[in-house]
Amino acid sequence: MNNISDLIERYLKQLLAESKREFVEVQRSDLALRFSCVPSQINYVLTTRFSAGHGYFVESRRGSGGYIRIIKIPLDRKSDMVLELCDVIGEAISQADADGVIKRLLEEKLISLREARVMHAAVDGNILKLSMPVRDKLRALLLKAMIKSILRGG
Amino acid sequence: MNNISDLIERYLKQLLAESKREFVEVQRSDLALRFSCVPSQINYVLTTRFSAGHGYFVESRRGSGGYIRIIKIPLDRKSDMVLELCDVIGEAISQADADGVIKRLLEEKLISLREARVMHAAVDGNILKLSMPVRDKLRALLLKAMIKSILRGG
DNA sequence: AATCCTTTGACTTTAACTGATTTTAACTAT
DNA sequence: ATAGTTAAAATCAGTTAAAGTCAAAGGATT
Repeated sequence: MNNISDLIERYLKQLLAESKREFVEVQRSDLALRFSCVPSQINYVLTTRFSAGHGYFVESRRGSGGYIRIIKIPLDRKSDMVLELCDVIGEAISQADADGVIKRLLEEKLISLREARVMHAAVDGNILKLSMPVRDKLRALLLKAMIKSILRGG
Repeated sequence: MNNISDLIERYLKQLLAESKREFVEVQRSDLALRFSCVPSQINYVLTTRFSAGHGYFVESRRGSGGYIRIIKIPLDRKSDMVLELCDVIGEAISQADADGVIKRLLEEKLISLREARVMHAAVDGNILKLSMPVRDKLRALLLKAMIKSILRGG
């Protein structure tokens, strides 16, 4: 347990713990310098330890003034349910099932009626004019991304 | 928010917010001086943050007494807005432009922060893992459908 | 030995910034 | 009026400063 990735992970979680905000902003090249590693190792750490499944969101911007922002998802009933639903959705989902998921979120009051409408519109079969195997996969990706997005605080 | 372009953007939007009119007039060289940058950077900011998709018109005049006028397109009636936006979106749209449209809806307070996040998640290029010509078309379809779903009726 | 996790680096993409050159409008002096 | 000068803004290609991707090599674990 003494590899660089673990150290970077600990460091970032330390930063998050110390921060008053629910997120922390770093620069990839700075981090790489601090830990004497190659910049892409930061990406490795992010994907293996700061995924949504782990309870984190990662946003970033390239170009000069670029940054990486790591957002901690507050763990409560809401996030539990959302992550669980993401599990249920899996790799692919039919429109009917997607509607079911959205309805469930609405009933649980985790999303508003307007949010439900937006999600429904995105997931609609008339919009996703693609052949069958691809369509259900894309629908799953879309739905999961959308419902995860409501986990961000603020 | 650490680069000059973001600062210039904020400054201009501040000016617009403070102004009683729906437009603001500046001089490119003045702005460049105020922010210690090269004049052409102002043009960069204008094209990347004050395009029609973002909800702004830019007029200007060269020569002595020249100026740049930034006009915020007034959009009060919701139905008009939907039509106009869908027009802007067209058949296909890049992610950057889609983000611009969403940002604008948010600034106009026609959607909530959470709704903006849901839309953003749906329109994200990492989700829409498709080859280029198809992806931008799908993104346009999605965005239009989502906007209509929420701004019509309501 | 096989598999999984980590580390590396070459290549790509994106965003911001720069500066030389061009275009336009107004002003000035013939 | 006309030509010349000056004071703006526009353009666009090029540079710099980030972050992302991906596959291959290296280590650790079972």
